[in-house]
Amino acid sequence: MSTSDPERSYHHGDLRTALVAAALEQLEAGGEAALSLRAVARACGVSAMAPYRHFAGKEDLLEAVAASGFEALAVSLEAADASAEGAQALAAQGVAYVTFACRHPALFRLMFMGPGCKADRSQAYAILERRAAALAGPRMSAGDLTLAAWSLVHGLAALILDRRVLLEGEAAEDAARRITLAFAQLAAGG
Amino acid sequence: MSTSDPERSYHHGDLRTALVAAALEQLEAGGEAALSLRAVARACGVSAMAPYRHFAGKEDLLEAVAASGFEALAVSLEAADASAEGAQALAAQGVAYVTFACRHPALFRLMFMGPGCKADRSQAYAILERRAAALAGPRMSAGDLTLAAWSLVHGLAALILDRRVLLEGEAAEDAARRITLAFAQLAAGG
DNA sequence: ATCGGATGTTGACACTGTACACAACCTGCC
DNA sequence: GGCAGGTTGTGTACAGTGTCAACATCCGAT
Repeated sequence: MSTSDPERSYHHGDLRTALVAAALEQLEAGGEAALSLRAVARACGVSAMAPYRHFAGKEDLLEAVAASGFEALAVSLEAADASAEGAQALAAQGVAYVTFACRHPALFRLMFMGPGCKADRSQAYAILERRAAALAGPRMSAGDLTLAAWSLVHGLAALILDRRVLLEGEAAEDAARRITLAFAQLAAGG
Repeated sequence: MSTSDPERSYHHGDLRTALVAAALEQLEAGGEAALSLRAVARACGVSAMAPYRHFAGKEDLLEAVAASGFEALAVSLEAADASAEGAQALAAQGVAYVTFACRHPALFRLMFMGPGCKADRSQAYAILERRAAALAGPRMSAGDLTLAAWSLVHGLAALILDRRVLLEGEAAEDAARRITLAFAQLAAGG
């Protein structure tokens, strides 16, 4: 009840981080539509206007959440890439991409379909590009191959998330494995 | 001013259609976020509650808009498919898909990323499947090939729309042409 | 002519995002 | 110590949203 109680102190301590975490939580719980800035503030035990001291507005907060998502995605891709060589590594990245999307559907949607969302995608992109360029054959340029690979896994993830194609859990990852591998081998001229 | 004036008559005449049209207009103008049911009603010169006589709620109206989008997409795909043969036809469908997405970005997003959105995709899917199955070779099953082809163009469209990849107008269609054609030829074992 | 169902209207409620003015707190200086 | 000033959080307020309930109006069948 006094200033020694951190729970009740006037200043939160690390509101910015807490807001991002709470927003992510609400996002995963009910999708972007069910995410209100006021509710996020409430979850942090803070007034509705407090977030404005750390973010320009709702959109800005969502962008921060998306940015944290891109970091996590990059880590996943890096790990997957390191787990194999050549076409297998490219396929592993594809599976990791789809897996990430399936495990964090709302976050994934926010990252890519968010409003404006200038969040930095370059890191994740670089990991893919490095591997794809190494596999480019006479059929496709390195640029086209990279774009095609990304489109393939991104589209697959999007279709699965939006229930456009009915693949659940394991089945989704299996399909991703088969398709990305077939693509990688074809593209590599194998 | 009297009942003979259709503009001012109590009953609208064909509100349902007018609402869908107005919603589509607002959607294309400002994206899904900037689409309010009240504004749509206002645009139709009708009170805020009138739409509820024709739709269960906002979501239901959006679903109707999405459904009309799927019909338009199916028409585009059918025309593209008829314009060529074999792998070329598959590539043409891919280009048409991306072109549709670029020309109606908000509608495309709504169709695929809308809330729940059980709108019927099967017609558009059937057109793609028919062509893809005919090209299936020893490398990939017909099912995988269809899924891969769809994922490829859907992902490409999504990445372009969300500015994940910077392709404007002509460049987008060119990329779609190159990539889908390369993919179709590879998959066909050419 | 009238009755009933379809269609539209008005008013209200609980929300939302956000602007403005104020309060509490921390930090560096004297 | 005490006191300025900037940072962070609060309260109130406003316009706008989706939706509910009760009421008004109109069209078509009887």
